[in-house]
Amino acid sequence: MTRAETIRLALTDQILSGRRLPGSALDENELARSYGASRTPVREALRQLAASGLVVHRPHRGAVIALPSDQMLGDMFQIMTELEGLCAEYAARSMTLAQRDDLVAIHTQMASMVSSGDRAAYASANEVFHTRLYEGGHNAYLAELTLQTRQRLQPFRRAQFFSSLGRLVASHQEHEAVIQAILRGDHVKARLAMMQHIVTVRDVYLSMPAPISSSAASGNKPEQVAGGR
Amino acid sequence: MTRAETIRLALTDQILSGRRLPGSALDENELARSYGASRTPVREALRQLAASGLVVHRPHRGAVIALPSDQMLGDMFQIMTELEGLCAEYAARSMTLAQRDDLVAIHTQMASMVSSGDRAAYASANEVFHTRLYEGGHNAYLAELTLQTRQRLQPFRRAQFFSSLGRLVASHQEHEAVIQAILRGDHVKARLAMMQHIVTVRDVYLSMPAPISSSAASGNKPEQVAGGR
DNA sequence: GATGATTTGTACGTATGTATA
DNA sequence: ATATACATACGTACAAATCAT
Repeated sequence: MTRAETIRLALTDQILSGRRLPGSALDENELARSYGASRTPVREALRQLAASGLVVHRPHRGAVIALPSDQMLGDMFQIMTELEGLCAEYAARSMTLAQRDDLVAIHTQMASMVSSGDRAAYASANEVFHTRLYEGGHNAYLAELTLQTRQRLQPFRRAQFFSSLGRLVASHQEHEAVIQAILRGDHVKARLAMMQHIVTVRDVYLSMPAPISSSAASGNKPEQVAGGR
Repeated sequence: MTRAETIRLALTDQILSGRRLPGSALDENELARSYGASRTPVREALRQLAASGLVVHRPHRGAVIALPSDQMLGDMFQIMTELEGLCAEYAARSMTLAQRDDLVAIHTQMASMVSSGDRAAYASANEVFHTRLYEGGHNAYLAELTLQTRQRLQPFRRAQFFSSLGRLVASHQEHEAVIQAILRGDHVKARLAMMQHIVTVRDVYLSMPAPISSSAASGNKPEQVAGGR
């Protein structure tokens, strides 16, 4: 693995995990020192992250982790709903038997996590659940776009997303509706059920305090930086 | 403007216009000489193009213009249909009066291009028509994804797309259906009419001889390279 | 399969542009 | 407003990996 690739993956992980927050600067020298490399591979990693939308780069002014406006964030959530809905629809049409069994198995495991109230495990399994659905649609490009969008939204999903036990139960029930539709091959219902699920996710997100949202920044103006290319 | 940016834009233009073909290699030294720069900015431009999906980069093996498999190309066309459909739906919901007038004006201009059989002008105006529709949806992220997808498919749309006069007439009629639905605010019909239009575009595309499609490569195997991230 | 030629990956130094005093 | 400090952009040199012979 090349150094640039290593640095890119490390930065991606740190951004997605919340260890580096949107709006914060990415200093080339500092990163180079921190990874024991020269600035060259750091710069190449930053260029790639900028192209992916996770980072915003302005010539001669350095790179910062993308901090979309509330408007853009809303737009992204809305399209996330559409994309996830399409994934569910396609999955209902074309998931193989083995994939259906696998999805049900994960769903069943998640049921016991709900029972035991293990939020961390549920959140982790939830990622797998959705990813399996993307794959089940058998459309590599749709899977790519949806995953990319989920990644770009990841920093803005509050740290402990399934904070309330009630949300955990509700999430599992919503998944249940999606799965039932998929197993029946009802692609219309599958799409709608999934869209309803993601809309709920968005609403829960919006109802939570916003530690990093741009609208929360009271005094200072972190100079809105979009994630577009 | 920085050199890396200049080179990136120049390469993008060459790829989209067909002056550089999918599967062809992008030699760093050659590009550097060609643009009178060093390899450093060339490399940064290539990294960004790779992240955008137009170019595929493999460590220690250089960059080549993305040549998706037929499977991937089909997936991309299918999602292009969905995305364009969503744009039309959103446009029907939220286009301003001025935007509607503007769209109608373009459509009217295109009618005279059909009459005079000016294919080049029609193709050019067609790009504007679709872009206006993306903007009319008032969702910046959807517009971004749709534009990105159109760009990635661009190299695979045959050079003279509106080769037959009949196709020109049909295209304009399909646009007419989309516009009528949008003006009536019928977002369901708008989406369906647009999806039908893009499906037709895809079918016309598939019915044409394939100068660069990977399936056309008879003897040599250009080592399928996906456009994924 | 080993070796040389070629190309990519990385380091470092200098130039240029931006921000602050 | 000018100058100074600082970070980024670029060029050059070398190291490492790939491929052609």
